[in-house]
Amino acid sequence: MPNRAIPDATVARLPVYLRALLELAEGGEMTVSSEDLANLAGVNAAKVRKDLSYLGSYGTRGVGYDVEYLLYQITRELGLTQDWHTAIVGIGNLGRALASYKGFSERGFRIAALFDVDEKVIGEEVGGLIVRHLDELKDIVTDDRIAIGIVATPPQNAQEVAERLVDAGVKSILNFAPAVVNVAPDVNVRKVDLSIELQILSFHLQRTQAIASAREANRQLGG
Amino acid sequence: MPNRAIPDATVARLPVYLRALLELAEGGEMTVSSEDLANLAGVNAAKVRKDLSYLGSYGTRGVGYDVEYLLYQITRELGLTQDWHTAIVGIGNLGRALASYKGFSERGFRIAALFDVDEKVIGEEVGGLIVRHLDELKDIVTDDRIAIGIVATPPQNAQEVAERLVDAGVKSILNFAPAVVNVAPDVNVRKVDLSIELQILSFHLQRTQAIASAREANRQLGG
DNA sequence: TAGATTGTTAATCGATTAACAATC
DNA sequence: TAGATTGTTAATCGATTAACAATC
Repeated sequence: MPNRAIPDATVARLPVYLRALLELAEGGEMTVSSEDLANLAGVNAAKVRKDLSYLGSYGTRGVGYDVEYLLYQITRELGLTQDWHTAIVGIGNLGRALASYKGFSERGFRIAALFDVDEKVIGEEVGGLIVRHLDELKDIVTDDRIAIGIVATPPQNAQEVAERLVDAGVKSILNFAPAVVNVAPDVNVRKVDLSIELQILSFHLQRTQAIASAREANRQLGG
Repeated sequence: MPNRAIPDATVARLPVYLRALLELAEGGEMTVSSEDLANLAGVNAAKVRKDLSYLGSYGTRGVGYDVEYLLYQITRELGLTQDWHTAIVGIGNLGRALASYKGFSERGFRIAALFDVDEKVIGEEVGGLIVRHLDELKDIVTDDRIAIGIVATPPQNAQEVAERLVDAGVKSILNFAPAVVNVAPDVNVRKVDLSIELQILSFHLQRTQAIASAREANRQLGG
C-alpha cells in the first residue's frame, strides 16, 4: 500500500479526475496523458502528475496512464469500492433534490433513510423511501449501518440534528444547512453552502464593475 | 477605499463571518471580539483578525469589533449592497430547489428567470416564475440585466449551456452540474459539486476504518 | 535510436499561526 | 493605571509550478 499521506488539495481533485476518466473509458480510450487529463479536469499537467504520484507510480513514461487501471486506483483510494449508507435529515426542497440526485448512487452512495420532524412530511414517499420521524434516527442508523448523515434542515436546527446524528453513531456529516455546526473532533464534517459560492461570485463581479467604471471615468477625463 | 488585494482564502470566509455577525446582530450584540467571532465561524482568532485586517482597521483595541459596522463593511466588500439578477438553467429537482432557496434572496440575489428545453417543463410556474425556453435566453438576459447564470442541467449539457450564457453576455457562472466547463478566461466560473464532497468524506471514512482494522488486527496478534 | 511522457526535484508562492507591541 | 484586545510581524507550513532527468 503506497501510504504516505495524501495532501487535502489532492484528495479534493481526485473526484474530478475520476469523472474525467469515466468519460474517457466510455469513449473507449485505453490510455491518457497527464496533458489530456489536465485539460479535461481543468487544471495543469504538472498538478495532475504530482497528484497521481501520491497514489503510486501508475503511469508509463512515453505512454501515459492506463485509463482502467487509474480509474480503479482512484476509486480504491477514495473508498468508493464499498457502498456507503447515508441518511438525509430535513426533507424540504433541498432534501428532496438530494434524495433523487443520481450523482450519489452512481458513486456508490446509497441513500438508506430520510428523516424529518414535520408530521405533514413523515410517512410521505420520496425517491422510493418513506420519510421517518427523527426520533427513529438512532435505531435506523444502527440497523442500516448508516455511515454518513446529510443535514438539509433550516440553519436553526442544524446544530441539534448534527448532535443527534453523532449521538446515533454517525462519524461523517455533510452539512448543507447555512450554519456552522460544532461536533466532536473525531467526526468528519464537510460543508456545502450554496449561497457562499454566489457571494464569492458577487465579490468578483463587483470588482470587475469597479474597474470598468474607473476606466470609464478615466476615459471621460481624457486620461 | 482600502484596496490592497484580498486573498482568495479570505474572500471565501467573509460570507461565514457575515452569517455569524447577522446572528449576533439579531441577538442584540453591539460588539464582538475576534475570539468570539472565531468560535461562531469555526476558525481561530488569529485568522479572523488577519482576514478582517485586509478590509481595513475596523476594530477597537481592548474592545473588539462593532457588529453593525463590520456587517456593513463585509456586505459592501462582497458587493452585496446591490441586488444581482440571476437566471437558473435546468429546472429539474436541483433547479427547483435552488429556485425556492431562501438563502439567495436573503443575500440580495434575485432569481429573475428560469430556463429549460423540455416542453413539458416550459410554461410551468416554479417559485413564482414561468419557465422559459432556453432560446429566449439572450433577450431575457439583456432585458432583465442578468449578471449571474446558474447551471443546473445534466452534465452532458453543461458546456453548451455555459457557452450560451456567455454568448448572452453573462460574466459569472455558478455551475452545479457534475462536469467541468471551459469558457473565456474573463468569465468567472465557480463550481459546486454535491458528490465531490461526499467522495472526500468517503476517503476519510475509509482511512479511519483502515486504521481501526489495523489496530484490531494488531490487538488480536497480542501486539 | 528518437520521440514522448512520466515522476521528482527545487524554487516559488500563498495561507496559517503564534506572538506581541500598540493602544483602547 | 490595569486589563483587554486589536493589528501586524515573522516564522512555518502546505500547495503550485516549471524544469528536466529517467525511462518507456
